[in-house]
Amino acid sequence: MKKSLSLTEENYIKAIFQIGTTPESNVSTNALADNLQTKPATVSDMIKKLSHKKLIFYEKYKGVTLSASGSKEALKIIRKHRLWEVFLVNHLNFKWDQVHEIAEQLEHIKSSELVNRLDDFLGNPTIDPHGDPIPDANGQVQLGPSKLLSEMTSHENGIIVGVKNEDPLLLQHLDKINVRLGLHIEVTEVNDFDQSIQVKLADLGTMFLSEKITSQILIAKNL
Amino acid sequence: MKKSLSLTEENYIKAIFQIGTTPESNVSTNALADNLQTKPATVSDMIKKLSHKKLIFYEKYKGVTLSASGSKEALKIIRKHRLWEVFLVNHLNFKWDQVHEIAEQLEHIKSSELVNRLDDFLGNPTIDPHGDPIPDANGQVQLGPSKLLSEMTSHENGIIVGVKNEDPLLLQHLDKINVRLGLHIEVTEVNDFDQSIQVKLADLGTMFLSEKITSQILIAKNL
DNA sequence: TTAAATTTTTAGACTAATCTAAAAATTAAT
DNA sequence: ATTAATTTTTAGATTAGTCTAAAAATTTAA
Repeated sequence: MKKSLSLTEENYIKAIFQIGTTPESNVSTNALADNLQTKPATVSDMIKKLSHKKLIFYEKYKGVTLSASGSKEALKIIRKHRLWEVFLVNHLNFKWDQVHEIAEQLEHIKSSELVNRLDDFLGNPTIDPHGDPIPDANGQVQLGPSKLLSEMTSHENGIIVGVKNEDPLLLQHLDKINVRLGLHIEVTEVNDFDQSIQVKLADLGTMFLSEKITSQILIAKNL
Repeated sequence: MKKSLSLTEENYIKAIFQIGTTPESNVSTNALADNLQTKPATVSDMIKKLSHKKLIFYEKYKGVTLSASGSKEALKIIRKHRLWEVFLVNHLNFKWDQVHEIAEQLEHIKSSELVNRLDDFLGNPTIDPHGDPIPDANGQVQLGPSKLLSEMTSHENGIIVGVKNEDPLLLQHLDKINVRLGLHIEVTEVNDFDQSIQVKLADLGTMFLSEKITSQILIAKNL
């Protein structure tokens, strides 16, 4: 039986998964160091180790990509993270901006039995409190394509399905201006000068959103 | 702000707490090595470290005892362990014999907010699925009702919490045979003929106690 | 297309936690 | 009360993960 990953290894695998959006994209040593709040030299060492374990593909100076088994591990961790977030919000009454840090710990608990029972307990949710999809027990993700609000043009519309990152300050701001997941949104105007956007939201009427915000909001046609 | 304990440190503190029933009892290096599945040399080093951090009291060759802050930490960990066990059994339908290993991991999750919300979610239980008491947020333990040692049967165990009356002769006798409050006690055999009982006491090994004595000693469920 | 800037890797060192083997201290026994 | 057995500690090494400083490789730009 193959030994399970260390906490550190899991965090690297997860970071590689999250930085590399598509299967093709490479992830640089510096990007990883940045993401994991560590130093490039450290990352360089760990890359060798993970590569040796066949969890990632690696070419000197060329960056890394997850192997099949690496992706599988990443999806397991992400599944756990997002299921625990659902638990924290839906059952322990945490706010959506309070759960990320706790889930960062809970995602490392080892027990597939636990994860699957938790999944059932929660009613097999398909998205987490931030609108991100939850991989199923086989690592399969189901969700239609989404795009950034900042990429939309006038008169385009859709449903707010997620935020790109979980920065608590962003989440709190969205709360304050009543921007919520699931809301229908329509772009009424795009200002070329600063890329700010005017939108019409379900009941809330029109409002302006800066590029800093629109570049973090994910829109899809449906759930 | 004082840095939080490492996983290893937490496990040592917990083991010390669980081996040493009363504030008076010492815990030997070997006992700890045994309990933690490690080597005495390792324990010896860690004892120095924890002692330096004022979490335990330590005298060379004399064993260790938890300090006030050490006990506080231990109770926090035990509280988490037992609350998670309640969650696993009551809400995820685990059997009571399946939850210990998972709780061993969950007990190290750092977030008092999480623990307290979990406590509320579970309905502020006072005992875990194995009947062990759950310390409250202040580390206070609600000790279950005590019963007479003479009412116990084989393999039952608990802690000596009191004597029924204060007959000086009884107390002196108990002193002489080293039976003290706080000691962990386990019934190994009950003799139907005269109701005398054979018990195993924390460090003192086994001894026989007559009905005259057992009918005076109060036992409660252990910590 | 060389020089400059950047990225990545190597080299060497550090800390925490662990081990084995051996020495030292304590306790038990003859 | 010495000797024997046990317990505990020291000494020295090992592994995982990390760091800084410097070297090497690559990319960018003049």
